[in-house]
Amino acid sequence: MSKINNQGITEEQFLKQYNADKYPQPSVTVDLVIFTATSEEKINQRKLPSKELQILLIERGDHPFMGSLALPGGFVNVGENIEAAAYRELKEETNIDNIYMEQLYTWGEVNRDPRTRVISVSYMALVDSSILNIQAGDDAARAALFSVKDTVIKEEKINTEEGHIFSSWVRIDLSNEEEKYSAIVKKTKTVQGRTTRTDYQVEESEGIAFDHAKIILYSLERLRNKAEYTDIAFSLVPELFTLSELQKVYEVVLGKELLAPAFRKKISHMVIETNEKEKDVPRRPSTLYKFNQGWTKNGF
Amino acid sequence: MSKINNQGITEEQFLKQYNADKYPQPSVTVDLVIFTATSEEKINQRKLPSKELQILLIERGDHPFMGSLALPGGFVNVGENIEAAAYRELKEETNIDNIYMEQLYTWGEVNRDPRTRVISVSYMALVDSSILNIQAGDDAARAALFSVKDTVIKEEKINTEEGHIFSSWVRIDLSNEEEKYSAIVKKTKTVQGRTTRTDYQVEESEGIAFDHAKIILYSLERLRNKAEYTDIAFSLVPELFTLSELQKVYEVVLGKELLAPAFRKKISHMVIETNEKEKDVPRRPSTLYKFNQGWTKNGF
DNA sequence: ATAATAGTGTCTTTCAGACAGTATAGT
DNA sequence: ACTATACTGTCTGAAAGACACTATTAT
Repeated sequence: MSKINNQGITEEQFLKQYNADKYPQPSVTVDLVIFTATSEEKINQRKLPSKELQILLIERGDHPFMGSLALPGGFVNVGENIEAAAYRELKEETNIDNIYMEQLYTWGEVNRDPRTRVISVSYMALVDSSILNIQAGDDAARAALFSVKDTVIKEEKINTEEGHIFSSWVRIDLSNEEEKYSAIVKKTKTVQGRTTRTDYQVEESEGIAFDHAKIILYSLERLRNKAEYTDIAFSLVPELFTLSELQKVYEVVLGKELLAPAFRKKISHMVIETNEKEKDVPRRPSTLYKFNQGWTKNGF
Repeated sequence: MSKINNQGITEEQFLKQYNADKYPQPSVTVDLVIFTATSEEKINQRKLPSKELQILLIERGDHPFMGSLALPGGFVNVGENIEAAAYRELKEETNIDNIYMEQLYTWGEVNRDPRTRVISVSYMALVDSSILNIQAGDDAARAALFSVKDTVIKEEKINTEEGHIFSSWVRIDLSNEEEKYSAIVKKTKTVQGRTTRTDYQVEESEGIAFDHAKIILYSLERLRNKAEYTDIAFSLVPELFTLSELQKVYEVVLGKELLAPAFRKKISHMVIETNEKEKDVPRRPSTLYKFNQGWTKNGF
């Protein structure tokens, strides 16, 4: 290409004289929401343990938000692909490589970080609890799993001339054997004509750093949504699993109870029966299944 | 907060001494995929015109990719929210404020821009063609609508030990009365165990700048997907519309023909009949409908 | 009358939801 | 035998797809 622009400069010359530092640039980070589903303690030997949804959080050892919980993450290097940065952080925190991860959303409000202008690209990762092995972080940070729960505590609808504004306040609870934190996120859905806009705002936060409470809420919604129409929930279960176990995972993700026959019919295309069975259980042992990679209709 | 970190510094002191310029930072841009559905020329007076899906593109007036087509967009200022930057660009290009827009994906490969490290946050906007009014850009850029078509030209499946790799090559065609451009994007879906990863790669590009061909493909897939289970397609139609018109929009978005009775049943909850009818048409005039804002089940 | 689309009624098939009932392990 | 879960069969009702049929306008 030897085209010349209206200043009489060729492409090579243009690129040579280009100066990226003309303007100040925002910093870019990745933040990871790493989900697992673990079994609760068996209270009754006979009863099947139910599942809990948990996420990996880090107790911050430095300013800002020192002592608060934050999502694992860090700055993206100038010479590093964003996705590579996300995988790097995942590896650092959990020592896992090859798990389900998807980009969620990019948070770009000007004042989300008190240090400087920081844009955060968030990712959601799903790990089966048998693999998860939290790394002992450096002394500045302690990582731990926390159970997540989201509860709608208030809803409000205001009718406007051309539509309405629907607000709901969601409390995010993060708890451990030792600790308990929570935040309230206001979610506003503005319908005006045919346009809908959704906005998340952290209203109160006890011990949850930055705007991470809203990132957690967003990821919960995405996980729930995708669990309805994709095979995403299989990533939360070990390689061999029973259908009851899978059902319990679906129940905790979707936040509702399911009927076994309907559930079995629905997922029957996505699983393959193995010859193995559960062992040493005080009841009829259930068959172990594995994921059927080829279940999808598209892709011959 | 008067906590002191392990260097004996309080939060105020920490923030005061924080230097964001320690490391070089990437530049951040927003790129917009602005869709419209327009009627094709009426060849036959009697026949109903079919719809075409179009996107707004800019012919670049400067290096790099001078003369190529690019998505409208620009750099995000350090003091500007990302979303605000997207709305600003939309306004500059189309003079429209209040339309449907959603964040799509953030593209973070290191070498996507020859100038410097540029991370692009892409947005999808939907405009009804009766409103769209392209602004005369500055002399460095010409904006115009181009019809989009995506065609799968080749598919391939390779079985691996723990799964398979499914690749498809998609040709993106952008055309106008005057011009015609195209690119080939390779889409790779890697299934390994329970993990699926999808990757997009521009293989050939005739006159489409940067990696914008893959952003366009990604947005087409998202639009199609969302049209199936949301009311997103209503944004491509004027405030008052006939059901046939709406159906034609769905057909062009989904890329397949629909049966009228099934279609009417499906969208009946989302529309409200008005008293008005089409005028001056050489056939039975159809009733005009408007969008029913309150159709959604959630939100009381 | 004719061309062309607007719009309705109804049949079939598919699938989710509900529930009753049978099977099988350990204790 | 009993308990708790594993697993299956079948009914019902809602929704999607297919098709035939009627309605209404300008020319």
